[in-house]
Amino acid sequence: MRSPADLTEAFRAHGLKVTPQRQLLFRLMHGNECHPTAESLFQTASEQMPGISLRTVYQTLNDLATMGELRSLDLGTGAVRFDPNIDDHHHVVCDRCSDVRDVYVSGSDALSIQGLDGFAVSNTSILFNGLCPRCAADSE
Amino acid sequence: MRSPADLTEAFRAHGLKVTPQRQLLFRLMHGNECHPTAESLFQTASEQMPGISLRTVYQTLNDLATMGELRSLDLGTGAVRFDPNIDDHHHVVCDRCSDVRDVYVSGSDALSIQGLDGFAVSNTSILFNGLCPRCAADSE
DNA sequence: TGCGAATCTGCACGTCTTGAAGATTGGCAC
DNA sequence: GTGCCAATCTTCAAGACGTGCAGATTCGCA
Repeated sequence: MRSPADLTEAFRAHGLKVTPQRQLLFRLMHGNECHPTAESLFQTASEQMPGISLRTVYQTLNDLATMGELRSLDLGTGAVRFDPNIDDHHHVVCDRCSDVRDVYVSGSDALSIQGLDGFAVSNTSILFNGLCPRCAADSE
Repeated sequence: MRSPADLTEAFRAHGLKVTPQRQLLFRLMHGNECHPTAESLFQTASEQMPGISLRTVYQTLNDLATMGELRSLDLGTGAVRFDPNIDDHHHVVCDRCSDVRDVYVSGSDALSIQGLDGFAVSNTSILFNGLCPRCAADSE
């Protein structure tokens, strides 16, 4: 996802308005590696801007996702998560605390795949599930 | 997933009761390659057993999943899907009609993976998204 | 055949997300 | 700087999916 300044320009260029709510969310998401949910982002945003509505958070995140500035992820943790990292990457999720981290996978061209007959595949996502270091240690 | 007859024995062996509702669901899921949701299975079951409740369908499918007789899949299509195929395999989903098919992937040992630092990975799932042959043809 | 525990049904609730309507405001024209 | 209009924000309600609960029913064993 681009910088808040770049997004401000991009929004105006598209005829979209730049509101304080949007700017705040630009800042909160830029470089964010926590893969937050709309709800958790709403919590954080509320601290800096009491009165901001959850609906606006959903709306803005979905707009950014539509514009390709961030990816929305359904990792099976109940709520959709948002990732400003739009590089080609994948994710690992802790089954206990739902912590999410980015994972980079290479060599997937060498995979041998059966069953895609006729499907026009546009996206491939690899999801790793398990326990994060902290939770793995706790469960010993 | 094992045959209805085998499941009947297995349930009794575990002290679980074998009801007509469960037996119907055993039959409907055995060899089922449609990856149905609880709701769609409920529709089918209702035809053969009017009055069966959606709650029972959820309950039974979850029990079977817990017993390892089938897998529950969150493929991002809104509702969880159930798959009696418990082989090591993956899935491709049509983004338009939500059709799901099994995909077999081999050679994943050769993948080079960065970012799993410390995670104890217990499961890896690969999800392909795109258009099924029918939808791809329709959109030309 | 009868009993007790497991199961089924029906309903309500919880979570996540979106739709709709009215109030507010950004951004351009003047 | 001022005013206008469309875009946006907030609030509320509803939709989709899944589960908890309570009472009625039924399986499976003695």
